[in-house]
Amino acid sequence: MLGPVRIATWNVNSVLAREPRMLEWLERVAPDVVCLQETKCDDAAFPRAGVEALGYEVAAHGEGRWNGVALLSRVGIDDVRRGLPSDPGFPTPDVREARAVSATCGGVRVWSVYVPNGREPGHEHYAYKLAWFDALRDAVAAELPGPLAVMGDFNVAPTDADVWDPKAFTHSTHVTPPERGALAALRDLGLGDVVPRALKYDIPFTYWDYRAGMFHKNLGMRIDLVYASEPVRTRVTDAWIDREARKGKGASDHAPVVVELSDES
DNA sequence: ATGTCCACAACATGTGGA
Repeated sequence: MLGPVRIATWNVNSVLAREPRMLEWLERVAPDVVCLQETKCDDAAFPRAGVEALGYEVAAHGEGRWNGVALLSRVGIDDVRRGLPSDPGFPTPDVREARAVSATCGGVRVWSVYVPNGREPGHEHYAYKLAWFDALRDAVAAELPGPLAVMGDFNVAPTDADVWDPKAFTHSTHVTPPERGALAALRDLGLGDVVPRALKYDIPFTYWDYRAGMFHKNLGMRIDLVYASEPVRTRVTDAWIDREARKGKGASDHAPVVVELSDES
């Protein structure tokens, strides 16, 4: 089977609310593999028919009201795994949220992840966020080396340049040294940040709050990331943010990140 | 002046999360 040449990640903020926009987007962009986050529906409710009609196979891992991740692939979807083996759980270890699903798609191990938000530094949700990152690192490490990409809403801005104003984040999550350290720990495994082009403005933001005209003013954050292993990175020919998908009525508050890959061999 | 959007419980509008 041929490998994927266009892979994408998109926090859709409810796959049911987003289905019309998502189907339009799949037709327009025609990605081979898509990682979805915040699907907000259980697996039985996932709107499979529309995406299957476009030629995609679906691996969903959802739970109902919150969270939820999924993979769409038209280059095969094998060895699907849901969750993380050492998931810390929240609020107690027995409660495991639907935040990770992985599969092998056309020879590439693809992860769709929705990292916990953390609420605020010092909150128990913040400790959960860091523990969840540790569990992700351990699960990914077990699958390396090899072509692999961890894609999704990491809820961390890698650098101060990845938020609209660092001063607005002085007592906030998403920018703290421990959170950025969790990204560094993934890079220490051999993964690298595939930084997309912004298409408009200089900074490749992927998320803009719905409130206060943040998108219009381009006050955003780059928190949707693609962390790829070396065999994938060497194939990257382009990466870009589809801000068109963030415009207008019925948009998610996140824009998709699209990565173009050269053909294998 | 916490601005919007989403799901849920419940059937009006409040709540929690982002």
